[in-house]
Amino acid sequence: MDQNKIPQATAKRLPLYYRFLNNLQMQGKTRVSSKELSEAVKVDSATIRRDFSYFGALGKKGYGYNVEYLLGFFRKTLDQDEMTDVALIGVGNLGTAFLNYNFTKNNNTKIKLAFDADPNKVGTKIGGIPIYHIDDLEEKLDDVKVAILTIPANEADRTTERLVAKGIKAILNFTPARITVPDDVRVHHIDLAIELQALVYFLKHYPLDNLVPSKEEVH
Amino acid sequence: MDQNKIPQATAKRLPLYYRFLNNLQMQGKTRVSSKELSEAVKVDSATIRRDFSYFGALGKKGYGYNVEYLLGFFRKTLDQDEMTDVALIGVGNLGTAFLNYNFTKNNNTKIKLAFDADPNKVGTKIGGIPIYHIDDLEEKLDDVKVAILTIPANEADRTTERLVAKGIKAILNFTPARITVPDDVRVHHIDLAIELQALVYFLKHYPLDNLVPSKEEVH
DNA sequence: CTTAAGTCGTGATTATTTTCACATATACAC
DNA sequence: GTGTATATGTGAAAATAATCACGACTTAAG
Repeated sequence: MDQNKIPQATAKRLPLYYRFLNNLQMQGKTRVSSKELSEAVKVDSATIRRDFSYFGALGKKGYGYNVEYLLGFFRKTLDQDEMTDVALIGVGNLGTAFLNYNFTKNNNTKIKLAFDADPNKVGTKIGGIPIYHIDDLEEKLDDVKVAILTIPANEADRTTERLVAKGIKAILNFTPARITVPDDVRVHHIDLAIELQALVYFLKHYPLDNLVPSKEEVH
Repeated sequence: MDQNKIPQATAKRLPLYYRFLNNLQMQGKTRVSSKELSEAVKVDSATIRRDFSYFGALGKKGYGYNVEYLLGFFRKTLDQDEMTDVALIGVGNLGTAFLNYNFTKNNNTKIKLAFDADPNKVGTKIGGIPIYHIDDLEEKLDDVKVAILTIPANEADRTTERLVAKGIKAILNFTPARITVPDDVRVHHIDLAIELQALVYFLKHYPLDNLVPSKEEVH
């Protein structure tokens, strides 16, 4: 594929840059330096310049970056024009949070439909997104390649199998279960309990203070 | 402090190991190999052995690890006995999800109190946790060092200032805003929109297939 | 036109993390 | 006992990521 040489760490920061560039443009700013951007997104300025440089020389020495140009460039690179449909599996509190979240703002992803087992929820809409019964997953899920998994952990494996069988290629997994998938399916785990525990562990064992300069950004 | 030499990447995996060891013990298993554990948590077995080795020789060659012993060891290391109180700021859908989540199971963290601006929520309880008005933050928040931030982005900066002024030392930030804090306060950002966008980016630009062996675990 | 201040892009370095691969030790079947 | 399969712990290598530091170029002021 096109830019396979871009480090994963860089790729994960691109949406962040994109969002802040959008903010800048809305504020009417026409130029920005890596130093300014650094303060806004809390990423070292050298890292930002390096990240951008993977895409070529996007800035001007002595000037910085042109916000509009950079934004246009990233729009293409991040496929911001092209919408990606997403299915949400499990309309609990976390799932509902996603449905209410306005993902379409500055975003190339859209939750198109949701599934749940609760008959009180099935047939209704949240945030304009229809909720179907989980039993109808195979029937309703078509041409969707990305799923957000916000169901109880004990259902994770069975539901994952169904999603994979139906052709899902990427899963954002919020269950504590570490799901098993074929090699061609990508899974990102976001484990809320573990994030909290890790934060507490760092708090207790990795004191920051003024001794160690700004180590607060780990995630 | 004590084990300052442990890599951060390792420290972030410890809660994960801990949880799966607990599962194993509940299943009545007395021994486990790094290979088995690897399949369960989706972390390379060499990485697991390396992680454990930072704490000394916890296993036995040709045998594996004793579940009970390992669990006891991690309980001490991860301070699983000692509870850490957490405050939740913002009882929207995401915040409610946290309150309903049973964090006390296998866990050393407990959400002790929550805050919101909605008068319909103030004075009630969710998951047994009392909700106070955000205006009473300074009054109610005492001896709590960790906060979960699940409020709208535009309130993030102001609320963060108040939390820091009150002595909070670690923040799990779910708002899209990159908050500014003094050097001695630790912040972990979990940006749901960005996680989803990054997943989609990887899906489109980093094909997995059988060519690249099991690259699905990025997070 | 000259100069000073600002800023990028990047070679080189350093730091961090993962993975390989094997010597060494254990378990267990017979 | 003996032999075979099994697993650890770790030195070394590889992969990945972050940071330093500076030459080259731009801008803008005088």
